[in-house]
Amino acid sequence: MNLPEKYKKPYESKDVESIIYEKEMNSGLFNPDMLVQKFPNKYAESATWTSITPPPNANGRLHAGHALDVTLKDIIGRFKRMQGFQVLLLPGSDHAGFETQVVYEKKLEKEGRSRFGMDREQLYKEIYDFTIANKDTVTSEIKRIGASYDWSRDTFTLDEKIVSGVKNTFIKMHEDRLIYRGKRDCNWCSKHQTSLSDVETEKKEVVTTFYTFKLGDFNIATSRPETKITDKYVVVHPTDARFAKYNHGDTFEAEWVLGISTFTVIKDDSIDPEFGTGAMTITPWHSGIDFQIAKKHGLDMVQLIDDYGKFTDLAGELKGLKATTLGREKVVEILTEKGLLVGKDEKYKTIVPVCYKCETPIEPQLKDQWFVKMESLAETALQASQDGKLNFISDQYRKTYEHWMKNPIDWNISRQIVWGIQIPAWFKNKGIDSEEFYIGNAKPEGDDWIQETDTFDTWFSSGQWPVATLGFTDSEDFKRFYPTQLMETGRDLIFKWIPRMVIFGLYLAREVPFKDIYLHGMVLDPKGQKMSKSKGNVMSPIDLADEFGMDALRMALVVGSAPGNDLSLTNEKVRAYKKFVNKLWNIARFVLENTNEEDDSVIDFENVHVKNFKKIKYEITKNIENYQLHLASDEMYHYVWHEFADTVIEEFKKDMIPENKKVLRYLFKQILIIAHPFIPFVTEEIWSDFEVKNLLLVEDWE
RNA sequence: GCGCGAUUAGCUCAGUUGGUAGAGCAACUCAUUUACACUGAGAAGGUCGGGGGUUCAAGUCCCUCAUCGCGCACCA
Repeated sequence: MNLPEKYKKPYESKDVESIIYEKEMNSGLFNPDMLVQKFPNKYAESATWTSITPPPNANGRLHAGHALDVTLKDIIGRFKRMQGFQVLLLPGSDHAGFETQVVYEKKLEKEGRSRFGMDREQLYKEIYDFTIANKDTVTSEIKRIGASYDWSRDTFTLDEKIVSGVKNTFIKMHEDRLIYRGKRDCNWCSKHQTSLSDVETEKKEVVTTFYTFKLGDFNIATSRPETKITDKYVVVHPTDARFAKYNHGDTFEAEWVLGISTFTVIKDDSIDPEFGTGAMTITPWHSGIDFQIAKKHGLDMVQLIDDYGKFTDLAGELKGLKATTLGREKVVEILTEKGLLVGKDEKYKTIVPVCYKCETPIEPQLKDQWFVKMESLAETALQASQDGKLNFISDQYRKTYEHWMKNPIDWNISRQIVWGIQIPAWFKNKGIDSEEFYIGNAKPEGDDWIQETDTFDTWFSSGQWPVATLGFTDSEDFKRFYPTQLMETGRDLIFKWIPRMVIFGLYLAREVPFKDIYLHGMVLDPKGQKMSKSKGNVMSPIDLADEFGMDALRMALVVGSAPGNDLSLTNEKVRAYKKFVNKLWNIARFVLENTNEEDDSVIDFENVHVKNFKKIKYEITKNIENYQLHLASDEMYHYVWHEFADTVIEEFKKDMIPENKKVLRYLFKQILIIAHPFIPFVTEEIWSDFEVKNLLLVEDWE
């Protein structure tokens, strides 16, 4: 028995992990082409099995959620590869437009600089260098988790071919009349100076004062007095008897913020007579619903609040005041002095949309922006779900998905930031406010065209990810790997990402981009709270792996966490699986000490322990195939520890006859196989002491 | 306001077509150098949030209530 020296002490993950990963990666077998080339018997005729990995933002370090994400995908990928599929786990990174720019702006702020006033090219270059540097960090951290990704196909959203493909999609959509440019209300963040899509805003409950002011014969209730300065329409419900003396279009004069103004009465059934006073004035430029009413009746719209949240010239002497703070106070003061304040409720609860990054309240603004018409696209995406083409691993998310598809809101895809893919549009003469534009990759003939400065919403490019990373619809990879099998990502992306990918997949390739959708929960801290830098409760997967080993962390993330449910991560849990990994190590020592290669011969498959194992293996196989990894990992754990170690070994120990040695060796090698997807490092390391021919990575999972 | 999820052992959570409750951690007793103390053996711990219903049988299906969490929603 030449027991290798390393087994004389407990398992040391840090001595092993990077070496094993290098060994596996350098084998080339993460690449499905190499699987076919090196093991034609096993792979040449087999089906492909593909999962596109979510592009982690190339703007920071990995967090525990990423570790879960990578672990789940890698477990299934390794399992499928062992089973004999041509597995492609396709990595990529996202430039994460707005996200990254926000991070970079914070960095600039710390350095006492600002993006505003910076040269466009200079800013872009700085963020580019910053992102590339971070991308390398992120990639190396993903590798530490053990991700068996095909790095030869690694893709970045700003790679030349992705950029041109994304632009072509936009051009094609424009030709198909799915793109329009228009002055429409949009979500404006006055801090970041850009518009945002609906999914980039969050709702926040605030307690504020709800004022009622007298306006002529009407009482007007509002929580935003500052927007009322330039209002000149009073809207009531057509059948509201209280206002019967006024007809639609009647005018009257009344004292208001800036003196006596003329008001017009508008009757519209979108008004709820029960709410407030049943009458309201509208501010079309700064409110979505008011905009709809104004548009419907062809009313005037004016900009009272500028892009920085301050009053424009229209506010007269109040010009330049911050609207939501000093401006509001001033307006209330003026109306109160005039005796027009008739009531106020200081405990009024309301929901305001805020920027999801900085929590600055969104100030709706009318802006010329690029929009995608969502109705027909959403309809096909809804149909796909209803036809059962999408398999949500936890079905609760199907409802959410379908709800979103049933209520599509046109998608604002233009961002006023430099970090991203510049929209391929050109304006004539007057600059970017020009009505006349051309869409195409090249500048049109003539000198007087200037290019649009806005960039695409980052989800416009990452939404095309399954198609784009495979090289778009004409490429060989696309034909070979599309549609993919599994989309596994965080449940928080059910709106931002999943629907876009389905829509683009159907639009560009006429087929859903993936069949199974596995949405994992969020990784929470030991108290069950969301991890965040500001709370200081972030648990780094790398730090945890340094302390307990990556195999232990992988187990801790998987065991007992059902698909779609959040899990809270504790050091104790990771430590428990470190013990498990070490247990396996000790079992290996025992097997190596008591058996040798000569025992690798035919065994009696009627042996009670072998039959029992078959049963367990069948269960584990079934559970992985159904994405029930939390069950499969638990079964594996219990088999190894409480069946194999506690029962089989204890029994054989008493009577180490040749037949038992054979069974022992056989079962242990089988254990390495079933454990490998979950704990690849330690199993691969032990495997090399049993079987030097091939990596465990491609061993048969029968 | 609408929707979704959760409520199971002290803590964190499993429990996939309904069939007499499971794991890890913690705590308790014993074993004292065993392949492994990063160990082994054993015991303890739950009226599965409350109430009602369907069923031979309910943690599991239905109704209802409560508490917590999350998402969606342009009520001025």
